[in-house]
Amino acid sequence: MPKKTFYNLRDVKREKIVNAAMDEFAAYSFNDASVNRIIKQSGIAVGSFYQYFDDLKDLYYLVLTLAMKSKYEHLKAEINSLKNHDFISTIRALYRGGVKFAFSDKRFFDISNNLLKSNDLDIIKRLTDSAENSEIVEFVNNLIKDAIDNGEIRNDIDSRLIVSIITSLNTSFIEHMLYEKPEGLYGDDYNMISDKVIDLLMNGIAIKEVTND
Amino acid sequence: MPKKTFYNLRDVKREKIVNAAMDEFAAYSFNDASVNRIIKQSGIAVGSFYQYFDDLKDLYYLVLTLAMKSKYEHLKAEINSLKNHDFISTIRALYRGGVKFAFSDKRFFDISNNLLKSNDLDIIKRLTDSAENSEIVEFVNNLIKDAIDNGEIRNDIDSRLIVSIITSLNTSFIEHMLYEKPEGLYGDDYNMISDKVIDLLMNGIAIKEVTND
Amino acid sequence: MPKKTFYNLRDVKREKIVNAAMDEFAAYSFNDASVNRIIKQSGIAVGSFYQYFDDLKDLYYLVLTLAMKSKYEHLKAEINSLKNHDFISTIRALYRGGVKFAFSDKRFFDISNNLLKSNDLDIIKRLTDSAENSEIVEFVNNLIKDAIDNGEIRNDIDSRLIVSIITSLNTSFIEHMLYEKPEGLYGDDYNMISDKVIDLLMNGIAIKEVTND
Amino acid sequence: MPKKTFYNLRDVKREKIVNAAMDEFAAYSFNDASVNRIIKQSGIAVGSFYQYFDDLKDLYYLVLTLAMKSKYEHLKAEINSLKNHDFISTIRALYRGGVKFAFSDKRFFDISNNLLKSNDLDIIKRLTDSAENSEIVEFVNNLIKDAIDNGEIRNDIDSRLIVSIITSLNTSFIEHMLYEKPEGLYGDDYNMISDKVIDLLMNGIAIKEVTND
DNA sequence: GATGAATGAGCCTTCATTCAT
DNA sequence: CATGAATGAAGGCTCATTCAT
Repeated sequence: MPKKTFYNLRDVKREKIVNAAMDEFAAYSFNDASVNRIIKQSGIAVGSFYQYFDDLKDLYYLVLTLAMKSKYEHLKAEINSLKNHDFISTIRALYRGGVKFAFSDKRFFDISNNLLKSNDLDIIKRLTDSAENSEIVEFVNNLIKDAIDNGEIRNDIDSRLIVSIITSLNTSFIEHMLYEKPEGLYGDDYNMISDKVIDLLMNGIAIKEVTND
Repeated sequence: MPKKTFYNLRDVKREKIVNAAMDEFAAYSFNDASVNRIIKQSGIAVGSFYQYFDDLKDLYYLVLTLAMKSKYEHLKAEINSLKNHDFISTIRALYRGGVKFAFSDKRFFDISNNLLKSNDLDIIKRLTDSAENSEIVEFVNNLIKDAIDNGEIRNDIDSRLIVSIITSLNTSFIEHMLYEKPEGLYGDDYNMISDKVIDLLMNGIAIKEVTND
Repeated sequence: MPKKTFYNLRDVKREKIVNAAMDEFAAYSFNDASVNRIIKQSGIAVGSFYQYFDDLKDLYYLVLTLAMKSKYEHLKAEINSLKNHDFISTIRALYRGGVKFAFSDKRFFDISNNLLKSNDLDIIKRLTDSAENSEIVEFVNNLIKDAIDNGEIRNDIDSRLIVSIITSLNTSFIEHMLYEKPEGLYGDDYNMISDKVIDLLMNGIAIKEVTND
Repeated sequence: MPKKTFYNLRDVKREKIVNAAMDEFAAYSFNDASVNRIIKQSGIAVGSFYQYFDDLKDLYYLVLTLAMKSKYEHLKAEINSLKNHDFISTIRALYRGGVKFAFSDKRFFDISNNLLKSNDLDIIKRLTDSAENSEIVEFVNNLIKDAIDNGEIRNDIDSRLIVSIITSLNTSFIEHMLYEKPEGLYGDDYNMISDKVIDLLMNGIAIKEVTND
């Protein structure tokens, strides 16, 4: 947790530091990130850094928390705008939220990916235990459980595996989109994309024999 | 490329070094890996290390090559045992090979994952250009292309995205299995698992309404 | 070029470092000089060294520059105090300046000698290109050219060889004097010495038969 | 002193080692010379090296001794061929011998120069004390002493300084010649050169006013 | 006498972190 | 709250030398 000196700083300065940290953690894993580069980019003195933070992990945790909060808000916003709360609509909203989050600041996407690589269980545990994350996890778990109960999705697959598949499918898609549309997405793109992912998730890649529907 | 001196070593010693290196590269990305830890674990002197290898990358490349060769052989074995070479059978064989590879030595799985994170283009290029890898990549690309042409799988999805989905689905699954069955898999487990993944990949997670087939 | 941090240091400390470096480069060629010895002698931490300098060459260049500036000033002072600018007077002034320079700090003499041995073309080029050096070189070249044109010195010897002879004669003399008078020279010694060298240079070691002049 | 194992070797091998060592010590000062390069170039094993020599200095000393012996023989040959033993003739013979020595194998020249740079007093003392060197030194000292006594050369200069000047003049000249005639010298060149150096040494670079001789 | 694997002191350099001002 | 000099553990790597075969 950043020290109170950090929160006493002028907004501009605080943001400059966070900004430099985001650049750093998007470009480097935690282990490879460098205090020096961060202070250089944010124009503060080494000593100041340690007056704001206990150490680099302190700042790292802050950035991850920001990322998580942003993601949480994107997801929340999509869920809240839903009329139907059936499985498909909800999961589509989650996807849409995820894509919007990634495109809101591509560094967030890289930071998350770098986190997954890091094996820092300490950090991961702290994030996992956070209120926002717990809420989302519980929400998704319930969503899947209900969908299974309601016969909307298959019950022959471990629900943890389903979560994992949903997540990695999402990641593959976002990576693909960031590569295809580096300049950013517009309005309906988000719906189109989430529709496609849902389609794949639900129906797979096989062509179904045309039945008399 | 390790130096001649490395191949002159007694098998036991050589294996001890490779073993230590696999532990290291499974636990740390290339950038975070440490020559010191490796020599300590394998009980050799610093000087010896540099008499065997040009530098750490030299050893890293060796380990990656071993991993790749092992994977290649697992995949090849499965493909060769196939009777039908239709898309589903083939991709199932690939999945089965992948799972067997990961369970043959879990460190291989971690090493591969760490490689993907590292952005060492030099190493990635060398591996990408290797004969084995090129063969697999071409094989999979042709497989998908043919499947699309034959109407076996959807043509509304970029084929690069399909490869990415197939891969990440595989990774999710293996991670899941390593977590569920840390003690290892047995005989039919492999078939069961690959059947399930294929099913998911092809048909998705939705329950299909029963049609009058 | 030393970093800003080096120039921020207290004079005492800065001088202590330069002093240690001069001892080192007087005793060892650049290739054999050791960062460790220098920091030990100047009582700073390893880390500090690299906060002051990019590397050892950085400090080496500083020391050489100091030596060269000192030499330049000694030569300049002698030249400026000249009334007659004929060849003999001028070259005598140069000799005198050179001897004064060597006796101002004997380490300078060793440092220069060590430089000549080193084949570090990078450093040599940087020094050669410096304003002070270029000025001296051009000055001496013109001096010799004019002396040849004016019939003051022989024209049957390559002028590059003359420069080389003048230089090595000077070096021999200084070495001899440093050996003979390690405690240092006084006032008129400098004139006496330079007169002798000039005499030797101009007239050689033979005794001339007395002619009826 | 090389061990007797070294002298037990076949001539070809022994010469190959000496040859590699000469290359090395011509290219690098003793401190920068590398056992590794020498064994690589001479195609022997590391272990063998230490079976022939105590250490690198041992080999270095051997090479220097060879160089000195060669120089001694060149000088001796010239002296022996003299008819007149007056100062000028003798010193000219010495110069001629020195030039012939340098051109007999340019590496000898480089090796000598590298030695001067090295501050290894141990080695220098051993060489200085050697029979050959003592003989030459004594010979030259007597030569000068006699010349002074006979009124052939000036008595107002320390005789050690004269030796030093003779030597450095010789070095300058040889360097100049190696630069001007890298392809080697022929027959009369040696006489012409030594005449010029003698002229310079005896009469200096000044043009003498024409007297009525 | 030949071989080359083994060794470890020692070199240069980086970096997070501390601390006095 | 700001500053940046000071620190030293740790990392990668080289090299002469030893020693078992």
